[in-house]
Parts: sequence; structure tokens; C-alpha cells
Amino acid sequence: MSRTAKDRQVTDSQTNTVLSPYCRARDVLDRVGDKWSVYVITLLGDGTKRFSELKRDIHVITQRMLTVTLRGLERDGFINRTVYPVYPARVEYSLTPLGASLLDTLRALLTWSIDHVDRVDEARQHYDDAEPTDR
Amino acid sequence: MSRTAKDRQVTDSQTNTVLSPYCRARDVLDRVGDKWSVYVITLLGDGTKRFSELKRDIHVITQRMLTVTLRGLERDGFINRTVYPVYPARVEYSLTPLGASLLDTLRALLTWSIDHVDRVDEARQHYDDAEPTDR
DNA sequence: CCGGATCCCTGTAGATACTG
DNA sequence: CAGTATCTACAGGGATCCGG
Repeated sequence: MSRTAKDRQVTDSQTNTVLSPYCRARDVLDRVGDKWSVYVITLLGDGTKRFSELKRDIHVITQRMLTVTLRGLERDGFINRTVYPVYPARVEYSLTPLGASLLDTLRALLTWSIDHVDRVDEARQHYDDAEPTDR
Repeated sequence: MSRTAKDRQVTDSQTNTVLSPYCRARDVLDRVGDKWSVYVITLLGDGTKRFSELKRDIHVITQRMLTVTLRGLERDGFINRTVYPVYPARVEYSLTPLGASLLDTLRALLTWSIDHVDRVDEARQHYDDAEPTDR
């Protein structure tokens, strides 16, 4: 469940055959969970982009958070980072095959989310409006 | 981008037609991102389960975290909570149609994750082992 | 005993701002 | 374009207490 390599190889003493692979899958799910990664991957699905282009496309993201996000995605092997030694500096990002593969899977979840967010919102309001004594 | 209803209806002043729906989709993606929700949904995919059954199946989860997770999923309309006024207390959880629908989409991502975690781990080690001077 | 609530503590994601 | 420092909010966890 943890992020460290050491904890990840925990032997599942309870002979739970499902939990263990799930724990490892969390490494990927955590990427999906963080605020900007999915969106950056989606944008790079349209092709190679510069740092400044991404910054402009998202526009509400902090410069710092874009850097952090890109570093993480590069580390996980989802994107390539190419630096052109020119002035002013030019850095381009693009999806790796692994990243493109993830994007394919992600699109399904993304469209599901967009299609059902309204229903989730309804459920939340219904839940929040209910008498606390009901529970 | 935020969790509050107020912030969610931010008017996209930059005429960015993609970012806005993505922000709303985050409400769903955040569920995927949190540590136990996906696993609980998966377990409930096999059918109705009691609190104690879920606790036993996951076994490394805290009683508190299971409660918190179930509350969140119930609030979002993904699961049903049924209390039987008996002794000892009996509470059963099951997927709603919405939850079952999400699970279908989730399975694809889950299998992708499990299939590619090794490649991600490789990428990470390669990245971490590289000379910091390379960047 | 079961299911949960409540208090408290910690790590860390994310933001702001400043630097080169 | 990026690195660094600092701050805050909150997710996650431990322990303990509570009502049926």
C-alpha cells in the first residue's frame, strides 16, 4: 500500500490473492488520482507540446505544479522530455508508447466520468440534504 | 478544480472547452485516486457484503478507513447501505447500478495497471539511477 | 461482539512567491 | 523554464470510546 519499493513486496501472509496485485496497481491509480496528470496526458495525446503550450492550455495550473507533474510522468515512463539547447530554452514533451497505451484506457474512464458526474452530484446533494438522524 | 460546489461552476474565461468538463470529471477521478475506494468497489462487484466481511477481505485496512471509504462511496451514490436492527448489529453494502457501471469501466484500468506496473517500475528505477547531471 | 464515532497525530499534495 | 523555500489543507492512520 505504500510507495516505497520495500513495502511493495510485502508477502501477503493472509493468503489474500487479490489484495497484493491491487496494492501494486495503486502505483498507476495514484497517477490517475493526482490533480493534473490525467489532463496533461490527454493534452499530449494530440501530439508533442512545449512546456509553455501546456501551461497556456491548462492556464489555471501553477508553473511549479506543471513541472512537478511532468517530472512524475517522465519518471514513470509515460512521457518523453526533449531539451533543445537553444535560446530561449525549448523543452518539448510527448507521450511514450506506454503513455499512449495508458491514454487509451484512460479515455474510457474519462468519458464515463463526464457522462455521470451529474448523477454523482445529485447523489451527493440528496445525501447531504437528508436528515442526519436517518443514519 | 476544487471540491466545493461553488468552485466547480467556474466560468472558463479562457474559452477552453476541454478543461471545464475535465474539472468536473475530477470528482470521479478523485474517488479512483483514493486508497481504498476502488478495491471496495471491486469486492462489492462479487455481491452484497457485510462490514466485517469487507474488513476481513482487505485485512490491512483500518476499521476507521473502511467506514470513511464506505461513507464516501454511499454519498456519491455508488453503494447502498442497509442496516438490520438486530443483535449483534448487521450492516450490508452493495453496489448501486451507478456503482456497477463504474466498476465495468474501472476493470479495464485495473487490468491495464496490473499488466503494466512492472514497466512503470522499470522506468522509475531507470530514472532514479540516471545521473542527475543528465538533467 | 458489531459497526461506528471521535480525538489526535503525521505525511504529503498542492499552492504562493521568489530566485536564477 | 525550472529550482527552492515555506505554508496550509487534508488524506490516512492509531487508539479509544460508544450504542445496540
